[in-house]
Amino acid sequence: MTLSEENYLKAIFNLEEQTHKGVPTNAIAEMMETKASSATDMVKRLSEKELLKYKPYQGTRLTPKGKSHAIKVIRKHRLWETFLVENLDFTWDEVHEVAEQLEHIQSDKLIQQLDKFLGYPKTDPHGDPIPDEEGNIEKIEKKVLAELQQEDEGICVGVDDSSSAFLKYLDKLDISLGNKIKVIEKEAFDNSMVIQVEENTISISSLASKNIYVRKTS
Amino acid sequence: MTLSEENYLKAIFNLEEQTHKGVPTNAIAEMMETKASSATDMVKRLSEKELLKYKPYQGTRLTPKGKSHAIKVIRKHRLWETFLVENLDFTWDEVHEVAEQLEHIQSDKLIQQLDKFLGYPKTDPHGDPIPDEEGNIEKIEKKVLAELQQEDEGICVGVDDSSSAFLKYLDKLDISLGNKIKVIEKEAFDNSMVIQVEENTISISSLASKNIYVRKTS
DNA sequence: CTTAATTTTTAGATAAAGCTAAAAATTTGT
DNA sequence: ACAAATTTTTAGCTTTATCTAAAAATTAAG
Repeated sequence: MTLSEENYLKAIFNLEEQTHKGVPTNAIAEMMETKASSATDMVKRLSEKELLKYKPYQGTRLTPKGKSHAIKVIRKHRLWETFLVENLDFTWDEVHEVAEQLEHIQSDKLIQQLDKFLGYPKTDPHGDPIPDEEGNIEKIEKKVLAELQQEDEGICVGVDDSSSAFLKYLDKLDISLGNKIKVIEKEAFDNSMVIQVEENTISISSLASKNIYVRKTS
Repeated sequence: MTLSEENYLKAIFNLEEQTHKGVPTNAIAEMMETKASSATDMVKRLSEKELLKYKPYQGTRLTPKGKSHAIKVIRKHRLWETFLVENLDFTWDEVHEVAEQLEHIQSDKLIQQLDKFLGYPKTDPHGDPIPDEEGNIEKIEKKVLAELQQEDEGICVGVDDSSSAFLKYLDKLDISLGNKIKVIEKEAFDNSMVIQVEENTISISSLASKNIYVRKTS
């Protein structure tokens, strides 16, 4: 399995998770920041290796074999992200690029031991669940903050947009994973809200609140 | 800088260190377990990038730029090996293969933080010195155990042969880095020796004693 | 139900890294 | 010094992963 093949598998897995439909070649190309012709070639190769099935013009779906491989890569990615933040003082927005590289290191023992070293974490620093060794992914029931009503409370469990700009913005507001968030006020006019994060009371835009996931606690 | 280029640089660096002469194309090919024609191609490419100079039939030498890059890769390799042994319960003989992959991860912050996390170690699990950020390599004055005389004492600082078989053999004998070793008896006939390693007294062959490095303490 | 727009595939090129087989250059042995 | 042995390079081919440009298939629109 080459590096590129793994990256395609991961991309297709994520797209399939989002839509639960066959993934169009164009969508793959876009996610991989490459051209449709390249995606076609790769899809063919992965299909020959029985990692996915595709019918022309009907989109692509991973086989169980392909899915399981993709999940392994995701498991590695999320474990490494956790290590970087927990042990090497990386911030939310710095981990992705490095984890993209580390996720391709091949060694079963390495990843087992890393998991153990980290204390078998359930989620990564963005709140996404870390698949276990068998590839089971625990679903975390999450809502976007924007859906909460006045007085509702929740715990920050993740973000949707994980661009560096957004994560830095959250850092500045002192919002991070595990924080208790309470909705103080919702402004009907522009959908901005005033929220209380742990001790601080701040105001955030509608755009921001749509990109923050919480687990409702009341 | 591609993965393959980095591996060639590292190989050439090591060969040059051993002989302090221009490195022949054949030697490079052998070390890289590839064919001479491939080595020729790569040497040309690296030469165009000014990472090395070569005169046909006279051998190859790294430029300062090439040397500095090679040292960075070695630094990463040895830091990762240290991490694997210290924190992830890898044994001497298991680390190499994984470190060969990890050494190519590109991130200055990663390696700085890893160094810090490990407490700025001076040597890796085989006793080889870890270059600092500027690329300085501390020379460790070491002798092969075979050179010691009866009653001489030393500390195990490394091994020459780092094949899995040899490292496993040392594990079985409970010889590891930092152990105090005293020569009890030298057998002139076959050059085998009886040595005391910490508490245990054992006998080792000439071949083994030639592959163990010690720093003499008396 | 054709034409237009979109999506997907094919064809042909390129660059990295390797190979084999053969040629060329250098070194060695006598 | 000259043939033999060795080392190194060249030439041409392969695979992976890209690209561009063009063709083909499908979907959408009037």
